[in-house]
Amino acid sequence: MKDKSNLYKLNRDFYNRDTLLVAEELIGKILVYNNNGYILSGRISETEAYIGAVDKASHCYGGKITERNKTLFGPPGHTYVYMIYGMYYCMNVVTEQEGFGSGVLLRGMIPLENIDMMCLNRYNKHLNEISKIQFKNLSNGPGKLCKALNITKKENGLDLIKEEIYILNDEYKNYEIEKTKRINIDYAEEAKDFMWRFLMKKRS
DNA sequence: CCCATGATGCCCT
DNA sequence: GGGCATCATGGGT
Repeated sequence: MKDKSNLYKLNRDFYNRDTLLVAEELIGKILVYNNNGYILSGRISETEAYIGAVDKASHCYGGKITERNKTLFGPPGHTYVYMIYGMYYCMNVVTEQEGFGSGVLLRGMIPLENIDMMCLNRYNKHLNEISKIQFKNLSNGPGKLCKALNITKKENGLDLIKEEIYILNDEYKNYEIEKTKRINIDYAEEAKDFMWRFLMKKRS
């Protein structure tokens, strides 16, 4: 099966690059959350890029640093977690050089390790107690992904080069990438048409 | 499959 | 005070 030598953590240089490139290349990588020794992980299947300088949908648009968005303006390779609609959390990875104000929203992952704990986080039920639909919906959305991993605002600003949360490249390549417009940003005028959403399509 | 709706609290894009 | 980088549910097609 898999050769462990082809498994390595993404480093700071990976994140310190063009946000669109990072968003595209995060597809197929493995997001790992080390929850007090319990490793929860999944393969990233959907991302969106947000670039404050040119993007009316970005929390950094306009360049003003606030209490909420300050980690997006910080150094690359950190998490940016925020609350949305009063009840869900979304997680980004911070990209490009410090002060730039950009990131990649993690919009979905395919569960890999410790799926039972993800089910408990999401539904308060074990894997063998949930329906097929619940299994399909375990982590296929930005809010669902955070709920499955139990990621909340306490995980905002964590360094992805450390051990609590990080992203692995296992050189998985059995997919193609689809690019589309981003969703649920109708207010963002011309930016709503940017093709900044990336989806993993499994190869047949 | 699609669409509409209510939930719910924080931030000011 | 307006609006939001969402989700679950329930209806119709």
